[in-house]
Amino acid sequence: MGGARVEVVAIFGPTASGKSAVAEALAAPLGTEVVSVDALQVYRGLPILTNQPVVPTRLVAIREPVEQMTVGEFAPLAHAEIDALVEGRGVAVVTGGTGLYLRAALADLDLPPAVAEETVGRVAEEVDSDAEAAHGRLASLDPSAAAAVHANDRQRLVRALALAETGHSLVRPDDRLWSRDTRRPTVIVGLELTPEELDGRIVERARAMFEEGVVAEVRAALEQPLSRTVEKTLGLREIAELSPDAALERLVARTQRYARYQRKWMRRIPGIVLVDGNRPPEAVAGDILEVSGLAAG
RNA sequence: GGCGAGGUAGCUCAGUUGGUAGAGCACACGGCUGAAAACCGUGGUGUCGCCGGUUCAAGUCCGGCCCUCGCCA
Repeated sequence: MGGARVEVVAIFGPTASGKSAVAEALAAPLGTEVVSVDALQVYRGLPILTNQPVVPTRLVAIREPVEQMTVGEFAPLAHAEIDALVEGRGVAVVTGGTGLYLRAALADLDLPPAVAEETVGRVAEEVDSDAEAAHGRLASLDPSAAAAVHANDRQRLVRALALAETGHSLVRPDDRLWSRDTRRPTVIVGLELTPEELDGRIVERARAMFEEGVVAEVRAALEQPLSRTVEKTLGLREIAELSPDAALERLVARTQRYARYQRKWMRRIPGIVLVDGNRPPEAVAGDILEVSGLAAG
């Protein structure tokens, strides 16, 4: 952090680690606001299930559940919000549990462009009819992309092939996803909780969801068509199909699994500073102010 | 007590005419550059309820026992 004043404080951590509370406890004394970088909090209609913060937070509830959100679309939105806060208030607080979205918000990932739907559709058909052959064709068009993508990875194979056809490559010349690059002077903090503490919070939060009426929320959401991403929201299927007791149990299990996945991300995010999250939000926020050199004064 | 069904991986189960077990989910590890709460790859888990018998060979056939569920008493 030596050098330029920190302009962005990012908080990452597993679900239920208290990121939102910490972010709010941090934004208040800094006189700024929080930007959410979360693939599901961008949607309206499932505030309980997706743990949307109560305090107004940027990039929360900005899309209808039918709409598909992508990193490519999200990144410029996040950049704009962060820039506006830094320019107006001097600092922005960023928080969220989607590792990819966090990196996309903080750095300029320089993603390969979107490809025309028509092309993607045609390539998808090609892949579906014979993935091995399609992978072979990718190998002749773009060997490095073929090496990076497995023939069974439909999602990436389609994109890599569509990009190759239009003169681009899925493979970036420089790895910005896992580099330390950020657009602005940034401190990234990871909240570490003991497994017992985290599991306890996950169970508690899942119970609270039911008390607050997730069942009705999910039923209402399912009346409308849902985008792929929303369709996969943890607990959505379970709540729709199982008894409340069974759904609660499954939701807890899946959330715990997701938390492990996020811990993986936390370990890998370059330059992340880990802090003890087993404490009240204000205490954690105080630590973060110290770490980022933003403590009052 | 009688009849029926069943006991195989952490869970739900599959296992042809006997050839020393296997799928999904879960789990572990890895990947990920416009679906990321997504997606892909690699793992192997095991007294096949117990004891005995037949057989070169038993999860599979035979006998006995234990346990679970259902129906009837």
